[in-house]
Amino acid sequence: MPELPEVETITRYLRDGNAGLPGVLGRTILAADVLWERTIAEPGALEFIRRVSGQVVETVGRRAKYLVLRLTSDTLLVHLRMSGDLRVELEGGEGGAHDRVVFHLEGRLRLVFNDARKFGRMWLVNEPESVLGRLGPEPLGADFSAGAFFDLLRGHQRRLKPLLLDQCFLAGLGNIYTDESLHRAGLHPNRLASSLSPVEAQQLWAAIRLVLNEGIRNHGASIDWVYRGGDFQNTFRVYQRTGLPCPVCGTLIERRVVGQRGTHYCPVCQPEPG
DNA sequence: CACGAGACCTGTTCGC
DNA sequence: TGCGAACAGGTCTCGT
Repeated sequence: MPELPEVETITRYLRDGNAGLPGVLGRTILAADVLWERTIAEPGALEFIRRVSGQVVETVGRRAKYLVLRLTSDTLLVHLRMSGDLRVELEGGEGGAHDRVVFHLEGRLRLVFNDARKFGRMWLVNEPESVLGRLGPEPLGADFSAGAFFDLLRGHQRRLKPLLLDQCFLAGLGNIYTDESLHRAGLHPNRLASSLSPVEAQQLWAAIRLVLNEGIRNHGASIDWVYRGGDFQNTFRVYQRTGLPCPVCGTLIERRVVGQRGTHYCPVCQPEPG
């Protein structure tokens, strides 16, 4: 479930608490279990466990799709990839089927990383920029202006869909929010970035920010069996709506593969480039 | 530089 | 009913 709004939702849950359970801010990590070694990208699993134990969670934040937990002397970065989830549980209960890493916290709590597909990764590093350094701008950042976005787009001879998914270009969009943003902006996924007019770039900029903010307001999207309680899926206009009417013009939504990703669009609201 | 294929993984759903 | 194919919210590496 993890694009920017879902990661932001989890960040807030971990920071402020959720569903009657407290957050992890200020808590000491007593110990950690690594149940799937490859989840730990850096350092090795043994050193990860040794080093993380005893550190206190000083801040909980987000950069793009990464959770950023500043600890006493290191930073813990978590990327949920396709199916990862992080939640606080009471110590003592049954473990989940796909728990990969468990942090035991003071106060009889644990922070559990659950990830059915095992794509998720975490890093324990001194210098977070070594992992986050190549990311593009935050789409909801105060310094991300429509004008700056137009300038970025102008420099790329790439189709919009794969470009918006490229985290070096813009950090945080995934398949859902890209499709929804392009529909809101009335732009075909195959449009060349450099072909956008300043007005079209401004419309895409506004659509991206609107859709992401809607997603956050709805606590993210919950689809399929990877459920986390968000509601944004109920407001999808094109994503996973193949064959259903476009809510704007009534034309049936189409699906095709663009840049190896399933892509949903309205053939009338989003005219294909010639 | 831009793009496609393949890899990493497990679980669900679809079509025959 | 059963079984394989297709598909899934992500990203990396490789070859053209």
